[in-house]
Amino acid sequence: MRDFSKKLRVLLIDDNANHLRGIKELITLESSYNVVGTTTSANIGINLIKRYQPDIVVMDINMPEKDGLQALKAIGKLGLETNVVILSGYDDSDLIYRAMKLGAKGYVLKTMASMKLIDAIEQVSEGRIYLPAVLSTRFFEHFQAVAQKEEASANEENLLSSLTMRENEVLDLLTQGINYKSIAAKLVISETTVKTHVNNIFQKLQVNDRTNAVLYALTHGFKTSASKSQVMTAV
Amino acid sequence: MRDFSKKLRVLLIDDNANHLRGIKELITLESSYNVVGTTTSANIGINLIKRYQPDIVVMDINMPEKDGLQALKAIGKLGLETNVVILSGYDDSDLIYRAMKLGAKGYVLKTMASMKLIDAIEQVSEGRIYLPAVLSTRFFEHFQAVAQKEEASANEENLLSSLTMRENEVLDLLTQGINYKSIAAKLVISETTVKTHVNNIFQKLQVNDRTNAVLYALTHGFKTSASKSQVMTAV
DNA sequence: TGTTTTCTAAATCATAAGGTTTAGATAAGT
DNA sequence: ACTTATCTAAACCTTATGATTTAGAAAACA
Repeated sequence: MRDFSKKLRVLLIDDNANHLRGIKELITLESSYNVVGTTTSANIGINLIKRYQPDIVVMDINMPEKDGLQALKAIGKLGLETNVVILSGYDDSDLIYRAMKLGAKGYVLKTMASMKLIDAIEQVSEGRIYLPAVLSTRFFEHFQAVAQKEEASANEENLLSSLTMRENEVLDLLTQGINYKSIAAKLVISETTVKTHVNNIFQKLQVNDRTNAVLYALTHGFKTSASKSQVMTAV
Repeated sequence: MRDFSKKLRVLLIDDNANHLRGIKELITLESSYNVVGTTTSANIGINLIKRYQPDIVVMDINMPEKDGLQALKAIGKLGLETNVVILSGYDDSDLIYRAMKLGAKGYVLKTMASMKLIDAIEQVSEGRIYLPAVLSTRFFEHFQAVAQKEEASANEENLLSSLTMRENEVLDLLTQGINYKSIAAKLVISETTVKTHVNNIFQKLQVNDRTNAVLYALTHGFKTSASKSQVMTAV
């Protein structure tokens, strides 16, 4: 939670020096904020973040030198508690999705009223997420589109369904990179039996070596015993 | 977009018959909705959806027979334009995340004012997403937590960084399940050279067969040439 | 009862894959 | 000039893997 007794330390990164000045003035008007630094360079910005460890970073996502997504990634790697509010001229759903995925806590369009930026900073500093309604709709559409693709490839008429229980167990072990001898030991059956199962698996999956069997399994939503039990406990 | 000249066809699924009656009355009060069916069984519900193809399904996510997530999945597989509004007593972030991932368009807590349900149906039927502010915050937290885990495992100090350019190319082909002979052909080098590279890869990745090399690559964020070019064009 | 499926297992064979060493040619860096 | 890294390649050997056939036992099914 935010400590209201202290001023929030804010760092600004925008390659456009004019915008930078404008934003700084806007934020400085609010007595509860303290702009600890401004820079037009993403790389310098990252160093400033390391040095000053601000509470909030307001950053343009569209910069030439290092794009905002890369900068976000770099900031994430610092492992600080700094929250980032993205400032952007774009409203592309993929960009929003990727920014949120990389840990951005707020997203403000440059076309929006400037007071909205203060709103966003306020929200984000209190640990909440700030996304204008338009953008959150876009975000969800994109999120669901991505999820749908994953589902589709997992549900695709797949050869995996033709495997027997035992073959599933064997394939599971194959996807862990285990060899015949160890599989036999784990399942307490002979090595030749394992070979028989594996060959049957190959035929059913229409491949002719382990690597391709494993690749098929992984790209067609094969549920390993580990992930199965995970689902069981989660539900 | 919604056609205002027609009544919206709504189907209700809730294992609690009392809730079901309550919701039906609430919705029927609105003259623009037409409740085409109600059922306490998820399985029957799915059949009703197939038969009546409603515009909106309002479904409880917490049902004994078939849980709401499974039902959502089944509805998704029907490939209809039906939009689902989830009704729930829970506010668990993982549940919201998974429901949204499976294509739910709205999420209403049972504790919320009943008029909110009408709001949600209205929003969703117009193609938007409905998530109360509390839940969208939870959703984003969960979303970012999941994304962070992915990032973490991809950024983990990994052995992949020690590979040379050529070794990367070879590993890329290995992850496509290609054998020595074909790799040699693709790279226009001899098979023995490929073997040399592969052996060097094994040592660097600390594995001793292709399957484990491929598994290591896939689970440690190895970028294939395909995904690399994708990133290039996307940025 | 007869049929099919699944799991088990062995035998045999061919070859792909893995391990190790040695070495020449370049290119890059000190 | 010297060293190091990288890419290339061959020879040699061992073993793991894959392909195919045959077959017994148990369970499921018609």
